[in-house]
Amino acid sequence: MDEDLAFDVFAKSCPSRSTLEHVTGRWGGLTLGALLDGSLRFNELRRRVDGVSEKMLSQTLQALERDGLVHREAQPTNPPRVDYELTPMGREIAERLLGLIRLVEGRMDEVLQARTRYEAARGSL
Amino acid sequence: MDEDLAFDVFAKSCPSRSTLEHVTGRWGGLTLGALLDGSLRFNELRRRVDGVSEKMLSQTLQALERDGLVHREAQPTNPPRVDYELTPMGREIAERLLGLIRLVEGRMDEVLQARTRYEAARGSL
DNA sequence: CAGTATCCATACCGATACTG
DNA sequence: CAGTATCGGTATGGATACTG
Repeated sequence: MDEDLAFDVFAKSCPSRSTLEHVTGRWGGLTLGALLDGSLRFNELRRRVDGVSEKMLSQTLQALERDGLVHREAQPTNPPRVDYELTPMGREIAERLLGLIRLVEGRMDEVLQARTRYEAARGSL
Repeated sequence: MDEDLAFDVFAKSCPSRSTLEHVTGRWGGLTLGALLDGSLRFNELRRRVDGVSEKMLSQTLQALERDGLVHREAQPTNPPRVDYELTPMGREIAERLLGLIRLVEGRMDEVLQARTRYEAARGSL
């Protein structure tokens, strides 16, 4: 589509594909969204993003940090304290993503109705 | 955030989370994007969304149809002809998603720089 | 607290073959 | 053409235990 718009996400080898996957992946979007309110510590984030495991949160944060969307601030105290916050670029992207999330949330009634209709039509087969 | 919202995607059990996953999933986004130009038949879509298998396209379309984002128009002819097109809600969401994709692509230089910096810092460990 | 390491179930997904 | 059914490798990701 739109060959004139440099729409290369459709290309498998494009590096933007992986970043987009980090952003829109199962935990990436929720993590970015959670950080929009301000910086959070590891376990605060874990409680906020309901259902994420330590492993997945750790992996997600590393990917986002690597892509320059999240900044990791570690203090060499004991016990350790690490704060995560969005970079300016991360904030921009998170806000865009949150817009999408809000849009989906705002239309959930409609989605739920569509599902009911779909089940009704399929259920009679 | 925004506890007054009826659907909170951050909650594990919220149905909006599954819809968001259909939209942002590996093939969901590309499928919605491909349909932004207008309705397409199954095999047209398959060629357009490069790399998708019949099975995945079928599953993706069913999920999107079930959520009311895509409309399936089947004609009982022989050979069969089925057209897929975005619903108004699907179009709204697809456009929002496209905005996100473009934003990420526009920032890829910055992302690539961040990755280089990250590798440099980690590589010395 | 903030992670890492390991094990292992299962969900995902591509290939193939088949149906209407 | 427009799918469905099945198989099997692979990646994902949860649970648990452990380290600094």
